[in-house]
Amino acid sequence: MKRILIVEDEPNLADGLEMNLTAEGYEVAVAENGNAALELIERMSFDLALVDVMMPGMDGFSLCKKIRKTSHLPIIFLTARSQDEDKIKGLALGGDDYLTKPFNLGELLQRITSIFRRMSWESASETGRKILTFADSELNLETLKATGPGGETFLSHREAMALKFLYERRGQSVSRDMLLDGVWGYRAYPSTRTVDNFILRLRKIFESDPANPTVIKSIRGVGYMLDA
Amino acid sequence: MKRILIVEDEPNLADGLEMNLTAEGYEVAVAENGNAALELIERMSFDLALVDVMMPGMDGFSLCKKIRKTSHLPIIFLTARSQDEDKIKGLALGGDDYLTKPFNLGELLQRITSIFRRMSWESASETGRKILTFADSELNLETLKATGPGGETFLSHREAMALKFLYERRGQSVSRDMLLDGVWGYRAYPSTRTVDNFILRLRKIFESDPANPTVIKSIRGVGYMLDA
DNA sequence: CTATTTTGCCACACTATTTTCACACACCGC
DNA sequence: GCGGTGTGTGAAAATAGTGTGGCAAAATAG
Repeated sequence: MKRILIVEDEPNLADGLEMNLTAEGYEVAVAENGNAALELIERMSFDLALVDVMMPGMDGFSLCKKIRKTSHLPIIFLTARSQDEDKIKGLALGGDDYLTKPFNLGELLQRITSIFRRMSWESASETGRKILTFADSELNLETLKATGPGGETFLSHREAMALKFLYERRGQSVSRDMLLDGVWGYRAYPSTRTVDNFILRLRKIFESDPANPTVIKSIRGVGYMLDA
Repeated sequence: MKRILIVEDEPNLADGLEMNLTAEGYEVAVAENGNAALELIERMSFDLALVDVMMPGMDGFSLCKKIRKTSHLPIIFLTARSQDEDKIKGLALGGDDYLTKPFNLGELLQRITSIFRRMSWESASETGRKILTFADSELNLETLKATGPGGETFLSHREAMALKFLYERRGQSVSRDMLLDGVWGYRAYPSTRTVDNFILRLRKIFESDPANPTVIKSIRGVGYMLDA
């Protein structure tokens, strides 16, 4: 779940934002001034900050500069309409976006999703190796093409995740519950039979004799293990 | 260390840029108008120029022409609106680039590194290929004329951008969100359905059997991929 | 050896994603 | 304003992926 920090001194606006963002499924924290915000940022990590430009004490821009010294936390500035827009535009470069009050909720939500969208693939591109190799098999994580004794196929997204999960722990036994958490997510409740099923399908591709698995081994009472 | 020249008359924007680029490890100089820029260029060498199109006195385009007389310094144009887009498109083909304000820092940095990368690895030969060739198809980026199994047509600007985006990543899967960010821009909020639509149209031209795509492949749950 | 638990495997229902279509709408040059 | 083009949307149809239940087979415990 994404965490958003609201830095806003006007309680009604802060409350409204908090309510609405929470309703959208974000985890929200509120700081009513710059110092409180910095403290919160030190204590926990956020994915995005909504910062009012005009605040007593430290203004939004100063806060931005301080935040930037230690992190690249994306920032959306909130600013009253009549202020010098050029200044905002210039400084907004250090952040990621800005909105002028009064803004409507839909627009804010769109900007937020847009920023998350952007972040998600900027970080995704560096995620290391794109081809897993093991036993006589390989899996291209980019195209999801799998090659093994059982031939050549394209895995589904989830099949690939499951294999990757095992691959990252090869040589260790992995319980079905671990797979469910890691691949399906902690909020999903498929049965453990489902896991067996995915293993079954993976074996058809990666085992030369799927009935006597040597690559994706069963460990009775525990789970599965990818051979090291 | 790479040296970047900022040509921007609006002090706050210039400051913001300078701050951020310096923080990214570039050496930055600022000129507040075209003449100052030319003087600076004479005195020292730069690796890249960021040029505001709209400036009092000499505008960005004129400046570009003058710079071009003596060097091949890559230029990124900063432009307020998309009205100038047609004009810019012509100039941008020389390996340069442009950004429409307001843009965010991440986007700018990405363009900068991409220009440096391009320079280092193709300095001699293919500076500015204007025709993309793949499978049995081709696309002329200047005329936007596309030729493929589906016949010959002229693509719209966005269609061409989408194809180019895929082309630059052929062999890699590209998610709809990546396309939205890369082709539509971070401030655009069309749905991912829109992406599907463009793919649909592209397939009609570049696939011999659009219903069974082999060139622009779907990767279910992930996105699309142009065959390498 | 038998009872019990765990795993393998299949077929099928059900979900989710993608494709495709028809249409709305904005924008541009006339 | 009036078409024409280019873009974006929503909804239905097509397709691929996922989860479930059942039962058989294998492993373990007693």
